[in-house]
Amino acid sequence: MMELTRKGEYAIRGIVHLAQLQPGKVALISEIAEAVDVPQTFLAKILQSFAKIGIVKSFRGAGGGFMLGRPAARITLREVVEAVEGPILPNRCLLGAGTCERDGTCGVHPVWRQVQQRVVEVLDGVTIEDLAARDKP
Amino acid sequence: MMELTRKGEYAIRGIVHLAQLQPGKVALISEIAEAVDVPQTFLAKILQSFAKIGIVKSFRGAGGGFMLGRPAARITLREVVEAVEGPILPNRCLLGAGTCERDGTCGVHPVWRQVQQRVVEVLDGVTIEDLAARDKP
DNA sequence: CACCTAAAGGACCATATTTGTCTTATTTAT
DNA sequence: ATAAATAAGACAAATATGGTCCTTTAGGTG
Repeated sequence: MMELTRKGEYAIRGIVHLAQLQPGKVALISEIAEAVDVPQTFLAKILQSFAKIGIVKSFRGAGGGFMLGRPAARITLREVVEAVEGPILPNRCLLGAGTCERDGTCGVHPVWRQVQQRVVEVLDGVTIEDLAARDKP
Repeated sequence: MMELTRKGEYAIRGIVHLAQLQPGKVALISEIAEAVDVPQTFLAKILQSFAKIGIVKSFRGAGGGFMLGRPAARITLREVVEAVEGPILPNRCLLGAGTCERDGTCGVHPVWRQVQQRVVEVLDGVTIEDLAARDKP
């Protein structure tokens, strides 16, 4: 239960790799994909979605590629995970009221809310810089 | 991310319903399914899997049905969830060493381990009795 | 301008998982 | 015996996952 998908794994590998490059360096998707061992076109989609929310910057054309959108210390693991896997919601019921017909009477809701909080706490507490540092040789 | 499946939802609804019956009462799958609004054959599978691990007891033949396998206060939400959704493992890497080729060097592992611990803590702290009580009118 | 490079976007597809159903045993009470 | 139930297993539709491939757009360079 609660497994990260490949997409999530790939996303983390990719952005951590970016964080390990010299600051300001622009990396080709082909280089990144090879370095972190992820199918290139798939990783491209992931990084494109990162670009949309600003955690990476992308440059088209000759000399283009990807780099971090802000310092690795200010990108949390939570942002990365939620960007590709969607918000952390252990149960559909946590969505806006009314989604769950059994709302109000359902005693399980507070439990999922607590689970959500704990997970978010952990993931908010870890930055890509942390991970990049730990992963270094 | 980390959503419970229908199966998980159904499982909780079903066992909480059992916990709300008078102790010792044997309920038909048809009754339970209607009461908790779950497809009967699907719920049957779920309760059968519960019977295998002992958290419910089943009786075949005339006068048969289902009841809790032990007091609701001694069945945790974690047991129920893990029974249907599998163990709580946010990342495949938490499986036995060697599953992840990047083992040892991967700095993300400790994070997932922490997430796992937090979630398990919460789910271990809630019993079916708690839920049954909260759900009562 | 022409051309090359590289990301962006969209359509598509194979596989796996989820969410069931249906049929055929087995078991048990009467 | 027979009827009442669960158990077990095969099957199927719908959805999600994990990609591929092709075309478009943007940016450098001679």
